[in-house]
Amino acid sequence: MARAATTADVFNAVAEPGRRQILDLLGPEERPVNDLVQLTGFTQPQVSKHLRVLREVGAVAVREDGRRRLYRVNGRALKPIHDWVQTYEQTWSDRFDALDEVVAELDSKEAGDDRE
Amino acid sequence: MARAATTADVFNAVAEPGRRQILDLLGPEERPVNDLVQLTGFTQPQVSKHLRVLREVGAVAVREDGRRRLYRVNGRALKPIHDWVQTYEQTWSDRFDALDEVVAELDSKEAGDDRE
DNA sequence: TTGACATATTCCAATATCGGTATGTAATCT
DNA sequence: AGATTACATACCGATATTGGAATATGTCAA
Repeated sequence: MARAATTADVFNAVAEPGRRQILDLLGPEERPVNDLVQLTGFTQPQVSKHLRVLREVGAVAVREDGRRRLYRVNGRALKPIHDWVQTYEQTWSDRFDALDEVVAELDSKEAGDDRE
Repeated sequence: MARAATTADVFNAVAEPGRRQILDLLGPEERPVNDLVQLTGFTQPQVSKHLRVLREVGAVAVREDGRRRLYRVNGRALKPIHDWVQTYEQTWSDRFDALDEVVAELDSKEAGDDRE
């Protein structure tokens, strides 16, 4: 009878726009936290917190460099998302869009059928 | 200074496991709400609420059939997710994993450089 | 050592989200 | 018409999540 925990999985980690932005900024390049603070305009603690979530789901990896921590993306953590969404890809390809229209027409023509 | 709104975008709509389950059950097939209630074990209001969120981001479409409402997936709404995550796909392919290792080695060898 | 710098963590308040129960609305059936 | 079925919405309580400010930790520099 309460809110379900979310931050523990990749889907939610990435659902936060700020965290996507951070991942995008990291891109394939390593960056220290401060870079991300500058580039995003977020406060430093906010960035650290986002990075923590991303770390916990494995979406980023850290490397220590003196007093800086260099973060970089670990894209493999995003694979589950890719795999899941890919099963729907066909439904938006143009080829299937055309098919959809045909189906829609058929549906409206036999609107009274006892399907399922 | 508060929690940010989420439910309004596809990434968040899909971040909820229950909603992914519903989308998966709908698959390419139309289904009335009650089917989803049976199949998921969720309460009927819960299913309706999830469907609402999915509707608002365009991930499902409804068709009225008497007193039933037949829902179906509109996969195209998931395209932004697909597009976003695809830019990271290379980072988990084996080919690029090998490349990553090389890069990591180079990085550690020139650890003091003034990267931006 | 003392101070500056880079990052992480803790504490706090506001609120969106989730789950549940109860109710509303509309269509079908007798 | 009344009863029943199918679904949506409203309301409520609990809590996770966000964001902010302050603080802690750790590293370098003088």
